[in-house]
Amino acid sequence: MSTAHDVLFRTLADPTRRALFERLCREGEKTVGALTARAGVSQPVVSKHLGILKQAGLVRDRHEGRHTHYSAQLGALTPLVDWTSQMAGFWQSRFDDLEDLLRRMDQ
Amino acid sequence: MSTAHDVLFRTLADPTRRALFERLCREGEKTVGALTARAGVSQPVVSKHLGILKQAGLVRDRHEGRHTHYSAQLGALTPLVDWTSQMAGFWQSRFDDLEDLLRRMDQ
DNA sequence: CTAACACATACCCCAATGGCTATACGATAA
DNA sequence: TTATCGTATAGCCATTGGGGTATGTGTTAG
Repeated sequence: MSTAHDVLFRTLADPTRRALFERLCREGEKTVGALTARAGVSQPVVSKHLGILKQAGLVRDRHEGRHTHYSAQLGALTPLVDWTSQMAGFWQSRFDDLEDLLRRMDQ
Repeated sequence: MSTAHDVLFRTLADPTRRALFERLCREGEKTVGALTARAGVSQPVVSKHLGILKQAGLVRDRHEGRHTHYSAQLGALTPLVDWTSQMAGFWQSRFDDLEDLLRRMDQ
């Protein structure tokens, strides 16, 4: 089974790929050429990473003539936020249990 | 350069490792043996993953006789939350810029 | 129609990494 | 002290995956 946050963590684990996503978040829509210019890797590598980001739902592409524009899809980060708050929730409830225990012991 | 969220994404990208961390969040402190029992991998592999989680600051270990107890360090997730809200922030501010532009064009 | 362009795909290479078994090491039990 | 137990480390192997170059495909310019 491959859960949503599984895909997100895997996809965002690579620095080059994450840098591409960050640029799209900061600077908005960009063409492959513009992204390649400052990516530090070759154009085919950029295209491959963008493909992986797209599969993860993190980016969208829009074709315009012979250019392809990519943009960040921020909503795709939701499962990541959910996972994080779920972990925090488990931790909190165990803390609450401890508090309960201490309170009962106090009586 | 290896930023904090860089380490976190890399560390949490592996399913086995993330499962260990999740169990520690859900069920609290556990020994290596207890974790190995349901991990689906060998004890040395569990130990290795726990070592990586520890390096990332995601878990703590406590030695008690010949047992080692591991527990989740939830605070270590903070850089992940920060990164996410930073990305959301960039997206939001670009949206605000667009709103400003449209408002000025409207006059 | 042809050439140049923007991007995607195919293919190969190599380093990183996750899994294993064997073993070392510290602590306890006998 | 010796045997056993719990965990960590060492060494090995197979796979994954990120990087490159070469080339395919569709589009616009001349």
